Amino acid sequence: MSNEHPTIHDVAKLAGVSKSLVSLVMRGAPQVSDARRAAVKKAAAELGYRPNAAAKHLVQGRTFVIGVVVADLHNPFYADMVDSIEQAATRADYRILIGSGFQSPDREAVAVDTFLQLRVDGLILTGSTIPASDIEKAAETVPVVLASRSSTSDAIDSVVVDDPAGAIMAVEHLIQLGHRRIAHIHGGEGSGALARREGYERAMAAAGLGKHVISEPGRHIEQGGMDATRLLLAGRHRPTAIFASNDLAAFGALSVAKDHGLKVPEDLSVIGFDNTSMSRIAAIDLTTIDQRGSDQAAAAVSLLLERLEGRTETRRIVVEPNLVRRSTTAMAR
Amino acid sequence: MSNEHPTIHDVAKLAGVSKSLVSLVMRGAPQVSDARRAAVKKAAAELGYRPNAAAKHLVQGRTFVIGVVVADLHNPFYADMVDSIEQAATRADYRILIGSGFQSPDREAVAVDTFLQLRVDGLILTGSTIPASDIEKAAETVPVVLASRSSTSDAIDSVVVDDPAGAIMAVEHLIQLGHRRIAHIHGGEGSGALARREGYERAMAAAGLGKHVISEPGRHIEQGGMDATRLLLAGRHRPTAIFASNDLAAFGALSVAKDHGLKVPEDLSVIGFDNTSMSRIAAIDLTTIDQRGSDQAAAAVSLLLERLEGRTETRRIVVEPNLVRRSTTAMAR
DNA sequence: CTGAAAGCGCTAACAT
DNA sequence: ATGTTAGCGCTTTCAG
Repeated sequence: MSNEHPTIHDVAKLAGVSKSLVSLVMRGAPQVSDARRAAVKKAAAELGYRPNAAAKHLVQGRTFVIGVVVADLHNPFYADMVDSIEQAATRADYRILIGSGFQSPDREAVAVDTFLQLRVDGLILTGSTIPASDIEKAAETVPVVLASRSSTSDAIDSVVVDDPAGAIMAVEHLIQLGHRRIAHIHGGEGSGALARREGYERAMAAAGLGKHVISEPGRHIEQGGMDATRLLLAGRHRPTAIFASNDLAAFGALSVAKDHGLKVPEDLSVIGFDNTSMSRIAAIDLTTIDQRGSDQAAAAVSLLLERLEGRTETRRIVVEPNLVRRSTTAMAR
Repeated sequence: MSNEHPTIHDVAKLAGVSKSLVSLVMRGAPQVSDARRAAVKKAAAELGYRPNAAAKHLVQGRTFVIGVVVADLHNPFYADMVDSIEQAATRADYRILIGSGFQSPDREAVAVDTFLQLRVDGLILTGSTIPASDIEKAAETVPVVLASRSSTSDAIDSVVVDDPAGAIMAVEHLIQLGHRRIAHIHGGEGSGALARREGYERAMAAAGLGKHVISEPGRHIEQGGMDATRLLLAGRHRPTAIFASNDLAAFGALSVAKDHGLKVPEDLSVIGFDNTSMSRIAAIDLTTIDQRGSDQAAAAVSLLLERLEGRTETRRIVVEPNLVRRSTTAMAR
């Protein structure tokens, strides 16, 4: 336990060679004699030497790390995304570092700033909630890809699900099951929330159900879903179905329905949005819109790598959502 | 969108001052005339200048960042911990960076290595699964605190819940409810898993229930909990209660119980371990052992800060668990 | 194959 | 109050 990091110089001294030779060995250069190579490796291991990434970066101008910022660590959807991002990045010999927005734009901005100061080679923002202007500023100095959030600037790459289509899909599913009083729990400023809400309203209007449109804010978190559901169930025209803007809010809705003695799906249908791994399992088994997080993640990494290789035109990828029927939706009665 | 990061030199030139004056201003030194300060700030903003953390680190020998490695991003327990860690670290003017083990010791080792190369000022490992020797090696170069994993080396600080006590608490709760065929879903190599399993066996033996001891592996993930539960329910002596080594595995158990048409808690009681935020809500409402993750997190940061201030003796903190009764356990019948 | 030297962006004495 | 300089740990020419 100490704080003295061995340097390349220490290794050189112990191995009885020059600094540059150590550098050569560490980077796996071929033109080094086996004897020397072994001596250097041994000395390095003995000292617990690890190259200082900062010094290396300073001279190379690259870090080989990609910063991944997630809006909210508690949302399993982002955990799914990060998993896929890590796999794709590793394949391309990049390492990833994770920053969290902790459900707060301010704290997310701190995470972005930290990465910028570290001079990561690229940034992937998943479900970002910070202002577009901040993102554009960041993008002036490093390639930025938005995942699961559409880009407002035409200089920034993005990959998103078709949010309106997903929302319409959800509402039409409910309508087909005979529901008419379909309420929405919206995600406020959350990623994709506005587009989903508009999709909901559009689908309702198209089915002549405009007068049943009602939304409560769920903030894309469980607690928000609970609060919204309480309000909706207390209203005069209790809905028979709820479309939540994301799975987390849908989990909250399920929870409150249970507290109220309502059975799902018999008394109340609930559909979410995300298809988090969590929705499939546990006692939940939530019907939801799959926004194909891992496809989005892989695409985001590809976009970033292309930028790193020199692409200059902006690319946007839109992924088609899928309805995943599970056991929280059923015929209205 | 480019890759040219402005340097302190660029700012100095634009503002018409020297490099050091810019440095002074960036660090908020007081003895700078207002006019120059304003000129520098303006130039910096114009260029979108951000100090290069690597260069700063190189000369200061510190990074003011704490690396936080979590065993598994999907486990909401770790999300809870990271939240608390971030708050405590921010109060002390440290930033945190997050690395994930992605449920794999090898990938966790990569995360640790990345942080070591970055020369983070300290490392907090939550629920770590890498070999103790790797941790000890890391601890030779940087202060390391283990959270939610007990330290095997007496040079490394740690904070853990009293796992055996928690397990005994869980089993005794079930016994008091009249259960006798109490099965366990163990966590294998997972953090705390061994101690919890031993606690289970000890409590069973103490109650004269040694012959009913049976465990299946759940790997501390939902899928594992599902697999284990299927095996347990298929056995000749179907248990009336299950004690899972963590909440995630318990969620899996709940899910399978439902698939089998068993009602919880009427037909089967389930108790978890962690008290993740997830367990409280959703349609789950899991009875569980609270291992007070946020207390552990705050303590871990304190331990780290103390090390950073120079403490040399090792400290271990053990947190007492609490039983949280919710609706997945009931009288045996 | 090996070593010396320059320089990446910054801070921290030290001058002025 | 402001400018100059050395040097953090590393890679990368360039000479031996």
